Amino acid sequence: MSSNPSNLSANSASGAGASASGASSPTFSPLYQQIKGLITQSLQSGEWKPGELIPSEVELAARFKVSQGTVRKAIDELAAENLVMRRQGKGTFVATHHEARAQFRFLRLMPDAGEPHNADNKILEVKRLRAPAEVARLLDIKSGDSVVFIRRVQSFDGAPTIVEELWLPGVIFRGLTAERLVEYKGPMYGLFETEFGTRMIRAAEKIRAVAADEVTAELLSIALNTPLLSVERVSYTYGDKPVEVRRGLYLTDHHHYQNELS
Amino acid sequence: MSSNPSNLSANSASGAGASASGASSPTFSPLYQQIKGLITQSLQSGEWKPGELIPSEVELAARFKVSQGTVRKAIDELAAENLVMRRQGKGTFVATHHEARAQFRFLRLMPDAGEPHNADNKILEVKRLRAPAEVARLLDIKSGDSVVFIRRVQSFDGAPTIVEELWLPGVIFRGLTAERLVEYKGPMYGLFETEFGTRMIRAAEKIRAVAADEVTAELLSIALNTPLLSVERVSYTYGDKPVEVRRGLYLTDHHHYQNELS
DNA sequence: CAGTGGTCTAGACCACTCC
DNA sequence: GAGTGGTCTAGACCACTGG
Repeated sequence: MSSNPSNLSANSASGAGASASGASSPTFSPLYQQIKGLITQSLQSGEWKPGELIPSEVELAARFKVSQGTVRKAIDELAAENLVMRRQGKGTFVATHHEARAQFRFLRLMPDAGEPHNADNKILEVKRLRAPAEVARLLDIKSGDSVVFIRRVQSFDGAPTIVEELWLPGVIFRGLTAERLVEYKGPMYGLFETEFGTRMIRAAEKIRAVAADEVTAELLSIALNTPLLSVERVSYTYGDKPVEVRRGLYLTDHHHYQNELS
Repeated sequence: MSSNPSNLSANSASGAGASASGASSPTFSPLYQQIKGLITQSLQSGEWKPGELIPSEVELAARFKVSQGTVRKAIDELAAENLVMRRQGKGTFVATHHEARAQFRFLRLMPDAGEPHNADNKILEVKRLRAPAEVARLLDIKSGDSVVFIRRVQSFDGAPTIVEELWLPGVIFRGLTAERLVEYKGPMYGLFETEFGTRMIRAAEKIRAVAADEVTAELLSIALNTPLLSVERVSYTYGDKPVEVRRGLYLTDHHHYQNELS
């Protein structure tokens, strides 16, 4: 066999050198990265939905006209980024938030002792707002654009522990109501994923220590000025597009935020 | 070519089946994992020291009598775990804490605005103690064993921001004195690595919000009961052996703990 | 230029799952 | 047994580094 098997942008012809004449950066990228991009597009477009099986490595290799090894390397990276899940003997599945495995990734609060919690969710408020400047900036939308605002309290084993406020882009979460949130069983990101076609891929959190204000103290049944963990999160979907701003206040008397540095 | 190239534990002879007669789990593991283990041993034993170049993939493949691809996969994982660093055209290097790149991994406190900090370290105390029960448990040593205790304050741009206490196994950090710590320029983990042959590989942190006590308030020039981030860290070296317990109190008025969920 | 890690291919066989 | 991902090999060529 010899050169140039692909229909994709060939980064190097058989023998000859690299960039032609003319301008600057020719935007190199290895074949497997291009394949990874194509697969990601199919994920994003919904060609394969969360929880579903994607085509086998052999099929994808045929579709893209590359070797199985190249597809494999692309999928390896997607699996490392938690976009897909491989299961030997069965196939590769689109990752989903409807799984015990996925829960712990986005809620790092753990009980100091004992097993993970018996969570209980109370929705306090769901309404539409014009995005405050700061929220608009974080969501990369225009200040004043419509956002869905949610306020809720989470209890673990009966003890109120988290007060949380969320802002979501109104355009994406158009039909989101308090009823939908209340009646929905399971993780909120699961609802976002199946009902609104928006999958959270990654998030960045900024953590501080703050004193409980009156409202929060009331909601958590604690004294005014009790130290709380303030957790500000921005979550991103495909293409690093921000689609959630969240501010949580965590009572850490019997819980802690668990983090691994590696 | 045909079967059985290695001298390592062959998981499967040419044609025939798996586990022989007799007892239970035959402790399978793919070749590249065994190679990874052997390389890790060489790292741990100091055959290749932090910052040094390790043998090339071709050399290692020859040494272990496996293909380059197998060595490659082993090193890929070691690189993903930050035990080594690959540099195209140059080779693969043993990871070290003497690098800007490595600093941010183990100090997640960032200024709310502006560039990373102008750190300044003040050692308050260095002494030998008998390990308190809790520390002994975390370090996996016997209660009452010798530990080195360190207390220090870190300031960023002149503002005292972190009060920290550390406990280190006395056996490993025998010659550690206040002078050594004070005169040493650069990251503390760098000193541990070069002077005591102990490299921190990973760490687990538990984060809570607490109120400043009198002593801490004094040290950080803040009011009593100011909310602070309490960060308890246990750090591990090769073989997941715990070698550091640390408790930091972070003032988060102008800084925040940055975390990526992915 | 030689040597390194990085990409890509092709083919073999293994372990696991399901029918 | 057929199909999947997982391992391993062997060989080619590329991109980058340094003498």
